[in-house]
Amino acid sequence: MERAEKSYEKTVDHIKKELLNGHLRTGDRLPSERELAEVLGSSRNSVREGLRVLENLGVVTSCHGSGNFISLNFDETMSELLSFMYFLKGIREDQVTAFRRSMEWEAMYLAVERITDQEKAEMMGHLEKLEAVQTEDARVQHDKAIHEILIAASHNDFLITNYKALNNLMDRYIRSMRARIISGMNSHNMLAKAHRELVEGVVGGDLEKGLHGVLEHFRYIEEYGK
Amino acid sequence: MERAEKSYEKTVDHIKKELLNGHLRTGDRLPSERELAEVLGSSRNSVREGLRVLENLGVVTSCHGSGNFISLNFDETMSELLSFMYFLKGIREDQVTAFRRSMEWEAMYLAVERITDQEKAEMMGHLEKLEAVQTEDARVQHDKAIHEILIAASHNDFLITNYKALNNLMDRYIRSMRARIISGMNSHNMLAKAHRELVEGVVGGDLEKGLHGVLEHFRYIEEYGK
DNA sequence: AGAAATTTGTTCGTATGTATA
DNA sequence: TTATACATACGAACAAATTTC
Repeated sequence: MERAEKSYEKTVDHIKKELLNGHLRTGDRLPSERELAEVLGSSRNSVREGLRVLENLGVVTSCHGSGNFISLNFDETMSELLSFMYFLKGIREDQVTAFRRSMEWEAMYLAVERITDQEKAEMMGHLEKLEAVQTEDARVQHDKAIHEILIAASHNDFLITNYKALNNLMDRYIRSMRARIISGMNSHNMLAKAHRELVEGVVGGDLEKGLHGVLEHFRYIEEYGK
Repeated sequence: MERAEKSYEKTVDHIKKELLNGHLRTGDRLPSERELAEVLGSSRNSVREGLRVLENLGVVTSCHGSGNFISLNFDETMSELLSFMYFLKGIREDQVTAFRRSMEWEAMYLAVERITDQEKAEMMGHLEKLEAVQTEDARVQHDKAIHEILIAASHNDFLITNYKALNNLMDRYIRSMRARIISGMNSHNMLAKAHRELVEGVVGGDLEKGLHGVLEHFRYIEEYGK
């Protein structure tokens, strides 16, 4: 027995369809809620429930007094949703590390070919600061920036979005993880060395070196980041 | 100027908090909508908008006449949402391929150590059928199964969830992609060879062989799958 | 088995704040 | 400033499904 479609789903499906077939695009204004209700044969409240779902997905933005608009700005909502779901599923840090490694490994391949001069400069800047600064907070910040630029330089949307979600997850729910990792930079110079290899590899177009840096970086985390 | 919190967000935030602090768990029943409205100081309609959002995320299930329950079954909803968002962001097939490769490469490392006997048997079964069957549909099916088992055998939730989303995306929005790839198995035996290497590698505990299979598999896609 | 109570599904009406011309 | 269109929010009502007694 197929479950009957709820009324609010008519709105969600309708807007989705209009997006898929290209009738609606970013910035477009939707018909008013009353109008949608009439067209879809449901009440205004049901339409509103559907619009709230789409708003929460980052597909629609509601402006009080003005109307509902297609926004398509899921980059933030997506990483928030992903990280929240991952949290509820139960996070295991070794799984986070493995997923990160898979993305950075691939990103290294892509970034070596695609990285821009500006990205190179920023990356080198953060590397030098990472090695110079003394506070743990500052180290965390520059460490994070280096890895983000590596991913960004891959210019692959899947990697970028998922890495953002992972960052969101770590910042929000397992904040200690990053600090625990970076705190080892004092006692072991293995992590510092890995970062330098990683950066010099991608900046200098030396794939082997870059990959080795990534590998060493995560080998360190798995050994000492517990 | 900070935008004021909308009324329905009170419900979403409230339930989220109750999940984070452990007061609510899978299967628990929420207070009735009227009760929630009273507690949160909002109307039943606003509460319902919030519940619809959570339902769409796979966090809550509403049962007519019975109540609202915590479900936490996002595995399906998540891959649907992800694939929809990816679609709206605009899909580039080379990016899909790169993301797949990054996950399968990592999965090979993990699966070689963790794959179960049952997974081994299933994988071998699909490989033999992949090489035996003649119709393109059947080939697509067994090809898909092999890669799914590889990912599942990694026992990494991040890889599993994201791979499901990618599958959803390919099935729904770029159906031709998979067929285009697999259709080359007739003219080139490179793809068939890659599959055999991949499977024999992970089943036989030969990491090098498995990785080489993955590499060749995606090298084929990038060269001929256009 | 059946009636009553509870709960969600859905709709309508109304008041209010906001944006736009 | 005024008028109109619109979203925001609340309350009430009834239908439909479920649970309880």
